[in-house]
Amino acid sequence: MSGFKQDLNDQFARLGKMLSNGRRLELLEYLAQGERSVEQLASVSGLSIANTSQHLQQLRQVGLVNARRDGKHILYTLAGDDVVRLLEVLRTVAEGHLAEVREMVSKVLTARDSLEPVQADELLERSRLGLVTVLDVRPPEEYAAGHLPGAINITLTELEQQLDRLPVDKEVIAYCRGSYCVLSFEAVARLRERGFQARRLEQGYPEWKLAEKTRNDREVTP
Amino acid sequence: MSGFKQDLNDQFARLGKMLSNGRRLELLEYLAQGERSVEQLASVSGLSIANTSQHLQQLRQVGLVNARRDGKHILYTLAGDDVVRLLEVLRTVAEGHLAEVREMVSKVLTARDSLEPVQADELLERSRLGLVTVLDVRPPEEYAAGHLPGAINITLTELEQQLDRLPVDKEVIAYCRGSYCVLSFEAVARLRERGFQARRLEQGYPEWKLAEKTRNDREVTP
DNA sequence: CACTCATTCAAACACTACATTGAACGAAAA
DNA sequence: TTTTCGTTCAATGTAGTGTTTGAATGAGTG
Repeated sequence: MSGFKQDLNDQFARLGKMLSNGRRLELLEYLAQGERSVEQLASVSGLSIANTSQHLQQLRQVGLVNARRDGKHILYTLAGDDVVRLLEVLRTVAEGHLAEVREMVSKVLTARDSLEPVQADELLERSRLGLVTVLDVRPPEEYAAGHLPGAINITLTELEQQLDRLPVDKEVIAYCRGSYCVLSFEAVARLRERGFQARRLEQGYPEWKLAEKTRNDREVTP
Repeated sequence: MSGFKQDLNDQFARLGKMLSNGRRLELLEYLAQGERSVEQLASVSGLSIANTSQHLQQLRQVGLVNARRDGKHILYTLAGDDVVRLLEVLRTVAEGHLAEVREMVSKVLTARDSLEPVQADELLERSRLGLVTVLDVRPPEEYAAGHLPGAINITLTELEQQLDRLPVDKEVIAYCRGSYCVLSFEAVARLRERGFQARRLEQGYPEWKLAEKTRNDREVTP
């Protein structure tokens, strides 16, 4: 009878175990962008192929990811939106309770107050009015797999050469993979150095995509 | 630069690690009820005192719980509501993706459809109208530390002897520690055998307490 | 049908986590 | 001060985890 409670908690712990390794969290973060092959995941995370594969299989065993074959590649995806939500809550709690995280984040935001983030609502509003240019700093593949409406895709390395694609009179809102993705911080910092008005979107693409669904739900069933 | 992302994920993983052990999750579950001493937690979880203490210290290191002294006891509490939320999401995801969990749960709900749970909203409504009796089946200490308004406290072992405290004409709504706490299932099953109208509350006390706050927020800032 | 190559498996290693034991601490009580 | 007793610390054995290596699989491709 009380064995039931223990067994149940052990099952929950199986899931928790998946969140207990930084590399695995990184893989989940990349998977939150969309479907990816083992090879892609390995190269972007810097892990060996075999190692990546094993992590992915563990994730699949607890049902956090699904796999399907496409040609000679096996493509993995997150098993559902709730997984993104789980990661989000995990990060939120970490930010709220782990002093180390707060320090790390605030250190990266060198001029933290000057990089005030933009909320999704505000972005939608101003984007509709044509007041802002949305900048996606992720790699082209990820951009191709999905991006914010009207977003321009320029990676950090290309940024300097392609500044002419960005308007000087409008504000630039940069985003990347997630709330903690450094790329957008970097981009905003560099753009400001060049005299642009730039801010970063609070969320990354996965969070935005998730929020979009609930926005649509609101409209359909008000 | 990419070291930052790894370090950050390692920090998140520290938190995930806390969710990777069934006993620790059990401790967190008890702590979600309210403040508890090491001794209490050890006895209710069946762990040794030393072992309990060590788990608690790990939890404290990552800021998930706080400790304060009261007399000769040291009392632990969850560090915030977001921790409850994290556990909630973890369980939800597990229920949604781990086949094992679904099986276990459905096995316990022997007559699953006949034990249809009541939602918090419905309970509030009917409780206000005096249509239901609320039954708290947790141990008296937990009841004393906080319970639903108007709830009667009878544990499972006492239930048979104290049936006269329950009205036969009104419906009885039983609840206990959490959504997966078996006590309330047991209580409902036994009450029905005795001819009572009985159902169980979907949530447990921690979830109810959490939801209460947002209910209050709604009223204050509508 | 044989070949290719992305992915998985299997074995081995160092490393970390969990539970138990008994001793040590230290605040409250006597 | 001395005693008491919740709690914590330290040390140990056992089991599990993460990574690397090289071999094996097996679905596409020529």
